[in-house]
Amino acid sequence: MTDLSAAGAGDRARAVSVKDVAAEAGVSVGTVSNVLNRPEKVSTSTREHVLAVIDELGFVRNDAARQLRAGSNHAVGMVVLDVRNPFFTDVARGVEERLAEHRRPLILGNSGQDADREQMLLDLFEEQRVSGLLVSPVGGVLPRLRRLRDRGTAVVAVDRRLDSSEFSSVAVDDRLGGRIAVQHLLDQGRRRIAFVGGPRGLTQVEHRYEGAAAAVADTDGATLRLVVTGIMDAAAGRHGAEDLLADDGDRPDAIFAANDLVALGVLQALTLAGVSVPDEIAIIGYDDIDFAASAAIPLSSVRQPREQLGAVAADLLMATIEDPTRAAEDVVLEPSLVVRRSTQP
Amino acid sequence: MTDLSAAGAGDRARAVSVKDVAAEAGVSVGTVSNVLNRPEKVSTSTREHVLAVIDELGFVRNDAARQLRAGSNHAVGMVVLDVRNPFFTDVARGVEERLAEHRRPLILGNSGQDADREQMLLDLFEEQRVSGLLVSPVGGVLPRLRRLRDRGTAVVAVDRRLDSSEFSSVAVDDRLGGRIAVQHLLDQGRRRIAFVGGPRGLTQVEHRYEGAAAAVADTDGATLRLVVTGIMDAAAGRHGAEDLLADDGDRPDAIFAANDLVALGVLQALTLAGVSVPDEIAIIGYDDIDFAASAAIPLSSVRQPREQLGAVAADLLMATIEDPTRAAEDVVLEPSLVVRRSTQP
DNA sequence: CTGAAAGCGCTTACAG
DNA sequence: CTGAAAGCGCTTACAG
Repeated sequence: MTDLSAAGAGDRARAVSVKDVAAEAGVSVGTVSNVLNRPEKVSTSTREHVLAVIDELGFVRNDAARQLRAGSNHAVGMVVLDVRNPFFTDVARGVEERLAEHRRPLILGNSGQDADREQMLLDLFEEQRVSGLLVSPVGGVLPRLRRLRDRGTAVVAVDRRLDSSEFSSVAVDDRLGGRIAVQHLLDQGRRRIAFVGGPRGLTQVEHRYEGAAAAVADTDGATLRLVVTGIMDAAAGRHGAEDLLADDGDRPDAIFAANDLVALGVLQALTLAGVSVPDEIAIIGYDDIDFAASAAIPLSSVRQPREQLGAVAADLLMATIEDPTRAAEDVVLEPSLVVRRSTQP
Repeated sequence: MTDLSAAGAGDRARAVSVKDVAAEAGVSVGTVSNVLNRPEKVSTSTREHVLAVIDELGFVRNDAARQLRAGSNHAVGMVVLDVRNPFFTDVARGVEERLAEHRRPLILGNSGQDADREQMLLDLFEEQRVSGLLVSPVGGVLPRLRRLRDRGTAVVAVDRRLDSSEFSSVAVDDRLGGRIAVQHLLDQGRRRIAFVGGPRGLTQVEHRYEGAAAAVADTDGATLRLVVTGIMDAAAGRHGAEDLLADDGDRPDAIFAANDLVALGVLQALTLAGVSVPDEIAIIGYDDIDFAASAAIPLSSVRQPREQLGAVAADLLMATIEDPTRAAEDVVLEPSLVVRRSTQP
């Protein structure tokens, strides 16, 4: 139609810019920008004409340029502990859905519970000047988060609170969750409890352990044994269970796995070793991921309201983006017990 | 140390820019940029001094500005069919790991098998001028992908090939996979096969069905029945199985579920209805996600080499980014049969 | 309602 | 080896 299109397919044409649109439409670039950003400022006829040209030329706004002027990216970054764990992807989906209502894209990064990868992702998000950041911190990132905040990025901690009252957080009460899980095992008459989870230093896990210990302390004759794992996946559960079985002087009669992936691994190892679940050893997991219900022996678990966790996190983040001076707030959600066959014949 | 730092914590300070670094270090902004991008062009002493200042001031490069000059983002975008399906997150992890070797971040978007959301994500990635894009297309996005390519974005299709030889792709042979699955059921003596999957139009699923139909056509007395679902999750499987059971005139003796999530749902519904698996009805799934092995009845499945799928996709993408004129290439990987208890007593 | 101009924070030839 | 200057593609007051 115009000479511009002669550059056409084949050779990697320079992208169409506002300038091209303006030239073709016979208006100034400012007007093109206004059509895009404040359409009410432009007369109907100009607007429609410009829109038609945009469509004809296949113009797509360059977000980098826009951001550079606007000062910040409208995307939100999220650092997730483990993308392969359905619990986290469910939380992320809760976030994503809420953010979609504000037309803000979510950029997901996976720390894999590794402090170095977490750093790299924070670098990336800082370079990108994301407007908001959701983290489940692994390493000591407080100074880092402060710098991000000072630079104008809203920060909200997900799934644990920070050791500081400067940032909002949403978390589930893990001490209560740990207590609920073990209290249930004790109520079933179990006394020799083993806790399988890790790694050491991961707050969520430590709290679950503390809750477990509190429940055990309240019960005569009950004992709690700790098996520390690395990243909590099924393999960690298998190894943990094998360790417990190898040492057969004092076999537990119940295992509390710090998440469902570990519980599933424990279940596999016990089944393979011919140990009957729950008769000889009961198992309870944590998170209540969808797969818990369809496990070989349906798994009892402590349910975390994961979609709600995501939604509340997104809400807090949006509120902080809109008002950076907003007071920090720690939201604590409650876990609940889900009983299935792995703890109850 | 300098007056700049007086702006300090508390008020949202303007971000430290190259200009600030240059001023503090007593060099020009060009030199600061060179320290960052071509350190070999700068003398050791200047470099070290500038680096020290960068550290002291907490300078972090603004990626938007950098991108604007460079013309494209070094990040890679990926549109995934369903983040809640472990198959896709495993593929994504394969991609992520390979990309990490090139220090390129992966931005994940979730289409949820919805053509509109797919469009939105492509808009986003186009605005961001990502250097590469990995898609498992849902809608008719060919013109869109062409435009992205003409704009300089490398595009590779994942998990299916495009109806065009212009773009590279990596996929697993789904016809073969469908055939393998159903041939296995036939070999076990099953004859009344039901296929549960969907939605209609999703290439992967159609191919699996075609493979299934081919196997059935080769066998005397075998029949194949189709139950179409929407998004393939456990709920879809439950509903599909309920439909099959309701119509008890002609109950199948085997079900081929087009993915493991659906298979797990089918298994739940059958168990709930008191149907014995595999005696009365055998079940085989597709993907061989980790959870297949730990299901209530361990699930037979067709294994797709998912990490390899991700790695090959990342390699093709990197090659295309480095050489945009590179000829398109369709890589086809082979699926394999994994037999467990759900098809074999 | 529309246009001309400045400027966001970088990188990149080009001189020196 | 270093500096001065142009320019990437937008948005945003400011005039008119």
